[in-house]
Amino acid sequence: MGRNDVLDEVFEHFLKGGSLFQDRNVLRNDYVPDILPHRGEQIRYVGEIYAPTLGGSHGSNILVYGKTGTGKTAVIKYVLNRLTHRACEVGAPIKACYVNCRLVNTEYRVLSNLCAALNVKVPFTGLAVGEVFERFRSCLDSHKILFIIILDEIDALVETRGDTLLYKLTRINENLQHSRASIIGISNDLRFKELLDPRVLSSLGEEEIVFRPYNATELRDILLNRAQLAFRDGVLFDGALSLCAALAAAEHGDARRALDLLRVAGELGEREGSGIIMEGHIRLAEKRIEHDRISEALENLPLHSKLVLCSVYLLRKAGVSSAITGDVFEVYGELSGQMGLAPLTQRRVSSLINELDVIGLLNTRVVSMGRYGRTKKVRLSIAHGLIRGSFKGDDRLERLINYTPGCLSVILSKR
DNA sequence: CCTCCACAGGAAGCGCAGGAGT
DNA sequence: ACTCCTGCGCTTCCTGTGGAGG
Repeated sequence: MGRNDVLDEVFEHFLKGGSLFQDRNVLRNDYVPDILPHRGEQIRYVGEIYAPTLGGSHGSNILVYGKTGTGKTAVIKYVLNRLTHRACEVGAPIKACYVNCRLVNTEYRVLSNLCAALNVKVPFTGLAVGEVFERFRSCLDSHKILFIIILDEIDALVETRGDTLLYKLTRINENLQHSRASIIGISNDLRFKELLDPRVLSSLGEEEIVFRPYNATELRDILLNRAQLAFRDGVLFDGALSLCAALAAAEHGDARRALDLLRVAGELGEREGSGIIMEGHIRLAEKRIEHDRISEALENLPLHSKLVLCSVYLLRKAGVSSAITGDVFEVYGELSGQMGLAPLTQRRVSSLINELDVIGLLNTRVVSMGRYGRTKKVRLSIAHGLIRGSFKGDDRLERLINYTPGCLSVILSKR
C-alpha cells in the first residue's frame, strides 16, 4: 500500500459506490433494450412479416428507411433476436446475420462476413468475388435453413460499390435447393431507392418501413427507460432527461445522440465527484462530444489530408475567409515541398477536400463566379485551436502551421 | 445571346500489397 | 516461384457547367 495512492483512491472511490451508474452499458449505442418505446407499430409490422417463417415459409425482403438514431437497427435486431429465439424453441431452422455495410464496405468483405456466420472460413483477400459468392451459396444450401441477412447502412455500400451484390443476393434463391435467403436492408438515406436498379428494388422492397424521427417527448420516454437502468436512484436532476431530449430533438430526433449526452454527462458528473447530474454537466457533455468527435477525426487523418486542412487554415490566417480549390492547391503544393513530399494532383486534392467536407472539418460549396470560372469555396468549419492542438507532437506539422507560404502574397493580390 | 473561365466530378486504369491456387 | 485475384490510393484524361462580361 502507499505506492499507488492516487489510483487506489480512484479505485476505492469507484468501489465504494462513488459511481452514479448502475449499469453504463445500457447507454451504449449497441445495446438492444427490452422495451422500445414508440416503435410498437414497427415491431408489430416486422413481426408480422417474419412470423410465417416459424411455420416454414420464407420471409419477404424488407427495406427499412430512417435517419440515424430513429431505432431502425434496434427494432430489427430486437425482432430478429426474438424470432431466432422462438425458432430455436419450435425447431424452425432460422439463422440471422447482421452486417454493417459502413464498416464492412466492400462486396468481398460483406460476403466473407456472411460466410463467417455460416462457419465457413474465407481469406480476407485473394479470392475472386464470384468464387466467394459461390462458396457462400453452396454452404448456405447445405445448411438447409432460412438465412436472414441484415444489411445495415446499405446505402453506404451501394453508393460506393453499386448494387451488383444486392442483385446477386436477391436472386440467390433461384439457385438454392434446400435453403432460402431473405434480406433486410437498412438505409439512412431516404433517396437510396434512386440508386437501385429497378429489378433489385422490386425484389428488395417487397415490404418497406419508414422510421420517422422521434420528437422531444418520445425521446424523453426512451431516456427515461434507459436512465432507470443506467443510473442509481435520484442522481438525475429533474429536468435532465427533458434537456437531453430537447437537445437531441433539435438536431433531428436522434436517440443515439440523446443517449450519448446522458452517458457523457454521467461520466462528467462522476469524475467531478458530484453525486448528482446537473444541467451544467449536460451542457458540458454536448461540447465534449463535439470536441471529441473532431479531435478524433483530425488525429486519424492521412498526412496529405492534414496538409490540405493546414492550407485552408493558413489561407484563413492570411485573411482569405473562403478560399477556392485553386488557392488551396497552391498552398498545399508549397507545404508538400516543405515536407519533402511529392504533391498529389489537383484532382486528388479536390477529392480530399470533399472527404474533409463529409467528415465535417471543412465547409464547401460549389459556386460559379461567372467569367472567373466555376469552383468550390472552402472554409474551415472547426475552431482553429483544434487544428493547432491536433498537430502538436509532430514537429514537422507544428512548423508548417506557423509557416508563411510564398504564394500567399500572389493569392492575396488577386483579390 | 454567346463565350469562356476554372474548375467539378465521372471513367478508366495503374501499381502496389496481400493472398490463393498450382 | 509463378500467376491470378481483389481493394486501395492515386493519376490521367475527360466532359460538363453557372453565370459575368462582352
